[in-house]
Amino acid sequence: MNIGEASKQSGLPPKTIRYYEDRGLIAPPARAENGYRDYNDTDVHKLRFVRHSRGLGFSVDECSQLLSLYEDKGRQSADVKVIAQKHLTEIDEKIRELQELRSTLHHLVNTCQGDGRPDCPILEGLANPS
Amino acid sequence: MNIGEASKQSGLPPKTIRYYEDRGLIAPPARAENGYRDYNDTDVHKLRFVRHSRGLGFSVDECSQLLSLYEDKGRQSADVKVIAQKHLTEIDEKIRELQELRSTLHHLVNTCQGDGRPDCPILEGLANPS
DNA sequence: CTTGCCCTTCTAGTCACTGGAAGCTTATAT
DNA sequence: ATATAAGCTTCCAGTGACTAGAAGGGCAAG
Repeated sequence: MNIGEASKQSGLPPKTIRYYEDRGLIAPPARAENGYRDYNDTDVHKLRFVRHSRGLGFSVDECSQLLSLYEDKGRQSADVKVIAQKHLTEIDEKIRELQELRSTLHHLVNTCQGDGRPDCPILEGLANPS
Repeated sequence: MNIGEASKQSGLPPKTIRYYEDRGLIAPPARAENGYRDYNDTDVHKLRFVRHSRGLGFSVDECSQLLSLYEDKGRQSADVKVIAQKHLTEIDEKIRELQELRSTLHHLVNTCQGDGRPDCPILEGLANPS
């Protein structure tokens, strides 16, 4: 199947599929006689795996590791868990940062009248943060 | 004062200060006789303003707008509030996405034994998400 | 005088794509 | 049969917000 069909079935844009090939994430597929990439169901399956992994915020490198483990029938689930756990910790950290930031910003927005006058606690807060 | 001192007082790396100048965020400062950038307290004050704005996650373009409003004594606080409110909405959205993602990942991590066996619900979940 | 740090500019790399150009091949419509 | 459109190929460049590094000049202390 051509890259367009693989794109439809995997949910990844053709550009992204080629990019993943360049990055070494997905092995180069077979080529048809006309030079077009020729994907099979296994290729598509892996592309979907990568899409879901990326969707959960794993980096492309992490996806590469996960995909290797997925294909390694002798893997240890502990190796997978380490990667996932590390990522989970990073997400938790990111959420905490965003919530703190949100709290500060929310406070600033709430104290600003938002009218035609120039007095603005938001700008004051940015200039002289507490 | 040289860029190094402005860096210390503003909390921004010299490279970043030059980058902001390139981006048109901060007007080019005076130059000393030796060609070095020569910052004054007002410059540093603006740099600090930008640092705090960026710290709250405003984009460089948004920082540019906020800084213009900060310097415009005839501004309307409503203009500021619109920018901040929009950013707040984006942060809320980002937090929601991350929390959903976290929930899925947390579930996967929790159901994985993480031992020497190859069976791994994380990989299964990535291959066949529900 | 030389060592070492600070300053200058410019280029290029990061991450994960995405857009576009130029040139094939294939499918569809007339 | 032909015109056109869509799909494929490669390669180059741009995104955001820096950051690293190279090559060169300035300046104070030992």
